[in-house]
Amino acid sequence: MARPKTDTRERLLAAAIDAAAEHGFSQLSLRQLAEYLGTSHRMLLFHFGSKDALLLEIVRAVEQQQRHAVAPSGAERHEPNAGSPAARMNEFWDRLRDPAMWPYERLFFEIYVQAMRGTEPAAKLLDHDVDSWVETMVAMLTEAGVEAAAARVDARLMLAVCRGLLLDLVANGDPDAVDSAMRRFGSFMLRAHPELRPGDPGSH
Amino acid sequence: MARPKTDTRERLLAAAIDAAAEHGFSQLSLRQLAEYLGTSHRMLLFHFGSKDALLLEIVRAVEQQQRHAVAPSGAERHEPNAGSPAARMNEFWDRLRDPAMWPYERLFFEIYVQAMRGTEPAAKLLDHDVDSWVETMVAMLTEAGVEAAAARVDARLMLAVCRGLLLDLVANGDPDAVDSAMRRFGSFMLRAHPELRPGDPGSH
DNA sequence: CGGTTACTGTACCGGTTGGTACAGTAATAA
DNA sequence: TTATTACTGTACCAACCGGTACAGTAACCG
Repeated sequence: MARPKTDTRERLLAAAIDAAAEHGFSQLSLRQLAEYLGTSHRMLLFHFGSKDALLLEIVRAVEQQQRHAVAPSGAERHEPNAGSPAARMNEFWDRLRDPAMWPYERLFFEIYVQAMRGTEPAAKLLDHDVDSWVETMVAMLTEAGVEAAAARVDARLMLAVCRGLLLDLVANGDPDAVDSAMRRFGSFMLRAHPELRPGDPGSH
Repeated sequence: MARPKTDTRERLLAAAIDAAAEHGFSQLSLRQLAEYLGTSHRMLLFHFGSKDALLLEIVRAVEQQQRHAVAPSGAERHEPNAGSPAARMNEFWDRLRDPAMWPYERLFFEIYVQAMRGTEPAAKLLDHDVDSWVETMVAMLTEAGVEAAAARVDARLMLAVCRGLLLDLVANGDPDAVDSAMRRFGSFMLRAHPELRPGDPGSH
């Protein structure tokens, strides 16, 4: 081996992620991307093999990085009761609604649209991502004493609300209206599950 | 004038709508579209002027046709109490979740993604569409006696839930899970607004 | 009948796409 | 030093893109 080998590759990937998040994903050509990155499209093809391979790698990296940035505290470390469920849910939403996250969320909605059209890798990746978030939410709810089947329904509803409101937020950007709608949903959840109320340690 | 003039134009538009809904919107080329329609891309350019003009016309037609197909009964005719609000909401959701509507809903999510990226016509069109649906929902709620400001928040939340669950539905298609989540949200709404309960004529 | 108008097919334009051939360049291994 | 390996730039490819030029063709008007 002559050069450090994977050094520039990872640098290219990191830059490509930001460029894709900012300028869009599916409409992006290798040449445009290379221009943002200050190289030629030949480099991208050499390091990643093909455009599809590069896009797949971008998406996987973003998924991983998003999950880490936005996960409710303690969720991935299996720490029980790292804050009340309601507090953890608030924290989750606070991270999601951060405008710094918008480019990456826009990217995920692009993947949704691609999955809708039957693109296999996008659909697989999305299913895995959704299932994984459902599991995280279900764990949070059951841990607080919610019955398993009900927790699954509520988790799906919570994620749908987040998705729907996020779509409002990143598409037309009226943060106040979106926030009040989310607070409204939070009050619905607390009314249905008094055991989730902040300060209530749960009943199990 | 020699030929009927607008006859083939409308036939082309109708076929183009279906093709766009089925095969996707932004990734579609005039030549592919023309092939689905059995003509040449030259015809589309002649009748609609440019690709952008055609897409705009498709989207506007779909918006109009969707609003008509899916609107809660009596909403556009200003008939008060055409069924209880809860019943009208159920009817609304039943029409939305019809698989026959999926292609057109997929098309709308594509427009969302395009609006996210700052495409001017898509953003304008989407804002108008969202505002219009919010107005419809607000009217339904205030008519049943819900206070105006609260109705606006709830309407936005209801639409976000529909959007989020529809996205689940059209992207991975687990109708049972989505339905039970929607029923769950319906029970939240009824708990918060007892005046919306079916058979309750409202308090105004 | 001829002329005008409405439409349609063919063939083409310049530009961009993802991908490739090939000739470098430079650092390491021998 | 020489050979090998890792990487990069230039120049190109066929395919496709939206759009246009132009020559039809067929129905109506006079």
